[in-house]
Amino acid sequence: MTPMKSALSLPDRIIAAFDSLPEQLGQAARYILDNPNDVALLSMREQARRAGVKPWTMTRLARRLGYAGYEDIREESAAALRRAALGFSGRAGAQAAREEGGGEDGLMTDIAQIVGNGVTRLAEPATMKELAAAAALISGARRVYCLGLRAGYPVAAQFAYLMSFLDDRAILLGRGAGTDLDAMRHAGAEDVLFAISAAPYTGATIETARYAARRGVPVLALTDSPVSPLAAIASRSVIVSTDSPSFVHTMTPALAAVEILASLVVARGGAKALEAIAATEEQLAQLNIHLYAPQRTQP
Amino acid sequence: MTPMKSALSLPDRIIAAFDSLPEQLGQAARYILDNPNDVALLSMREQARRAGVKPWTMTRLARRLGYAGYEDIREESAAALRRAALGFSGRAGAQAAREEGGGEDGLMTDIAQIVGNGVTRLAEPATMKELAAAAALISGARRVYCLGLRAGYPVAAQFAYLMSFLDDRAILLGRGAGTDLDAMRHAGAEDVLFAISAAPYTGATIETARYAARRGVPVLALTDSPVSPLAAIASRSVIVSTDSPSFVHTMTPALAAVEILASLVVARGGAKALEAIAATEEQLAQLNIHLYAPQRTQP
DNA sequence: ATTGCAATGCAACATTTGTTGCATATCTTT
DNA sequence: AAAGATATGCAACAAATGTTGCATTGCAAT
Repeated sequence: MTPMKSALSLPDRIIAAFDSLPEQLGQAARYILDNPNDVALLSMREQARRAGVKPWTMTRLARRLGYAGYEDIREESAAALRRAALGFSGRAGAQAAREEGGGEDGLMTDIAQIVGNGVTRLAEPATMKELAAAAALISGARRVYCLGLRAGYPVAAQFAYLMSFLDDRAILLGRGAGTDLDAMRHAGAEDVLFAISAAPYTGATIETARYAARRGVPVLALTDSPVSPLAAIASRSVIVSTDSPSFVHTMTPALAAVEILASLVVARGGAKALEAIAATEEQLAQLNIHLYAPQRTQP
Repeated sequence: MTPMKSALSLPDRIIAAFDSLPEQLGQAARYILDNPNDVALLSMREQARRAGVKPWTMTRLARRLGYAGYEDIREESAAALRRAALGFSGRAGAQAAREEGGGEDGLMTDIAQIVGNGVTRLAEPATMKELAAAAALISGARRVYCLGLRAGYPVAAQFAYLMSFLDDRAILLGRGAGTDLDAMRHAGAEDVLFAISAAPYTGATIETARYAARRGVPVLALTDSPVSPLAAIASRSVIVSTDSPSFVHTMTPALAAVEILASLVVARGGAKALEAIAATEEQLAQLNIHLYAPQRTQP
């Protein structure tokens, strides 16, 4: 049977050891972390191929993590997969999958399904815990600098927009011509840098986060992996999935995450926060910004 | 891609053929039916052992069911397992949180669930049809003006960003100080205005769309209702859900919709589009924009 | 500069994998 | 009962799998 020296699961072991892994082993570890399902479903050599690594590296990684060999990892992973697929009637899933087959409809269905899943997964305990911690951090901050470049920009923008209903603490970076560092000149330990980036990580985002961290500004990360360069810098990290059959990684779960985050901040703000929102909406109505006044259906 | 000779799933095929199977083949078939998970997780020989059958019987069964060999069965089963495992952890987390009752966890779970549902619902036939039509419209356009204000801005920005991988046809509006109409001065019937707005509709978006329509520019709407003021103006409308227990309507399904849209446009662009993307990524890598060069895992 | 050690590459290994061609057994039909 | 078809068993196959011992590289401490 499996040695089971400790109760640590494969991803936990990888995360724990990740920082001390050299390049090749790290690349292999990263792949496993990002594609946990493939571990039992693909041959080791195939995984090595996809991870861009030699087959032996996988065996060596397994050894380093405390297993006898990669086969042990595959067995543990298979057991986990079995458990995960328990409630699932093989028929329905397989049929659905096959019918969705190919063509435009297939692509659309695949994206909707997988991305939708990424959103739903935000309800996982570990993620919820981090979201709650993030909300606490933001709620207590004097100012919240929101930084997202390229694909992360829409997410940062949406968060800053949502926060603007409450007060003027949120500041959106990344709009000007590289003036972000200027804007952060007055940032301190009472503020927060909310940085958003997923693979392939935008260099400027990482650098800015690093700069902030060095200056003692708490960094809150929204990223795609517990071992992303952003997570390494941040004091807290919310991890979301960016998996998608599309030609780029999806930012949809990340957007959902910031919407949740904003809601949590509001919830923590209590009656006062709700008042602020009402006031903002009133104001917008008077400015004739909106065609129809917002109608609350579910408070 | 997969050949997809027929749309029948493995269990269906087995059931259909079961009565006409001889003893040994039937025993093998029975085992697969009872242990669908093991198909991809155990080697064929191991399954044969457990089923009390010789290994060749498995191959022969596969052939009889219309597959080239047992390996085909294992691959199909692996794909199904992947999907099943994806849905699991999300659902489990949700259930657990629900049992714990309300509070912050309850709010998070609710949002994740409902918003995730909104994303998944993009796969509804009616929506898919509109998405496909929208993709066709955009693919054929000379320029695509992307307009989203306030909550719609991140969505418009993301779409413009994704399109920028392909070419420079997409133009993001709403950034300047009310200069949108200026930017659209040269818009004509060969162009498209992609307008994004949900209740409460931003007045300026509607007005701009109306202006464009009057000038003969086709308007593509991404909005929350078939009877929204934007849909009334547009020649085509993609309808997404904005329902959320949050204090504002969610833009997450809308973001997913534009990601799908961009993917469809790429798909329609064929090899040429993929080349353009590759070239863009190459360019980004050379500019050192990204920390890690994008690594395609599934070509 | 040199030693030492960790990291990676390489060739080869013994196994195991899924499959095949042919022989034998079993059943069906006449 | 004979003939023909079908089902099963067997030995062997090439291909792929996970692993190993040793050589080479690269880096850090001396």
